[in-house]
Amino acid sequence: MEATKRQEILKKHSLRITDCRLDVLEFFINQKRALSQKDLEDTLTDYDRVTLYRTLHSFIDSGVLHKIPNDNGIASYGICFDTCSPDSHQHDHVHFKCTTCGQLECIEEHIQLPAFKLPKDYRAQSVDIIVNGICQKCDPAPN
Amino acid sequence: MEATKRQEILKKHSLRITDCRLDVLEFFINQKRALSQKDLEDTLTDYDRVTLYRTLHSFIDSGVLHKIPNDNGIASYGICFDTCSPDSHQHDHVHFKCTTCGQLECIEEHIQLPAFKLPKDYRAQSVDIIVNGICQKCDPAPN
DNA sequence: TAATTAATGCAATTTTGTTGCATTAATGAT
DNA sequence: ATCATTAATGCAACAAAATTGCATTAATTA
Repeated sequence: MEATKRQEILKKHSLRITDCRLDVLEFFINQKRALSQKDLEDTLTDYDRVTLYRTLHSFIDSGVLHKIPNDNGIASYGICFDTCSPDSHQHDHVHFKCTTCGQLECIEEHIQLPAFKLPKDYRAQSVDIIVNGICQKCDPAPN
Repeated sequence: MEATKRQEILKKHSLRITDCRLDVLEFFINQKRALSQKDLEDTLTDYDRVTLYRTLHSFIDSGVLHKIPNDNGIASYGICFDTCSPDSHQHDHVHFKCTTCGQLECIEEHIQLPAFKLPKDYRAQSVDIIVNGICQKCDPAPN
């Protein structure tokens, strides 16, 4: 991808354009899957752990990335779609977690949210849906 | 609750009845919400961190508790319904995460899972649904 | 280009997760 | 009830992940 697109994203979210941010952004765009802090550390070895940590957090705060719930105790992050802003996130898409290889990825199809009743005086803001299963790569008996 | 009920749960899952397990179980039953290892450590100070850690894991393995996906990088656990066994879990209910206080709780209403298409050769096993919002306690403007 | 403000790297610390091993306790058979 | 067996516990130690403070460097604005 051209450098300009990544720069556009940063500008749009009022973030200063730095090498680290451009590289992190590129990594997310290329990988098309949820990444953890460790994934970044292993790949972007030019940058300090703390810098990557703070880059992730500034991306979360500004709405470039979103946190994806995970039950393994390690936070993971996915890139937001263009429609996201710091105030309004639209992640009504499914995340798929492979129970074999652990990889977490976004399924780019918007879905109809299920109907559910919340207790009195509870207010919903967003919904995360994680489908656990076996991905194509790990499937022992593909169709 | 009577001690016998907790003992029943342990027996049903072929777990030895120990003080720690009874106390952890009682804590989960009383709190009615998802708890982290830290929650246990802060409350059940009589027991070693490692003991609580292993108690959680034995409960997960035997189907007394289930892990709840969380986006803060800290694993949290919820008590399973009576219908759960080590082999077959039925958690087609919603978890509610308060974006203000961070509390995670089970909404005890089973729901209709949403329809979604997975990529070719992907196989779904289970679905987690987390509703993020504001709980009654944190709601600044209740109805 | 200078002044301002934010990002980075390093050191250090805290928190959380995990393993090995000796000791203690719970269970099942006698 | 007691003993043998097997599992649970506590302690020490370690590993991994998250977090903070501060001096330095770089990006933006005027």
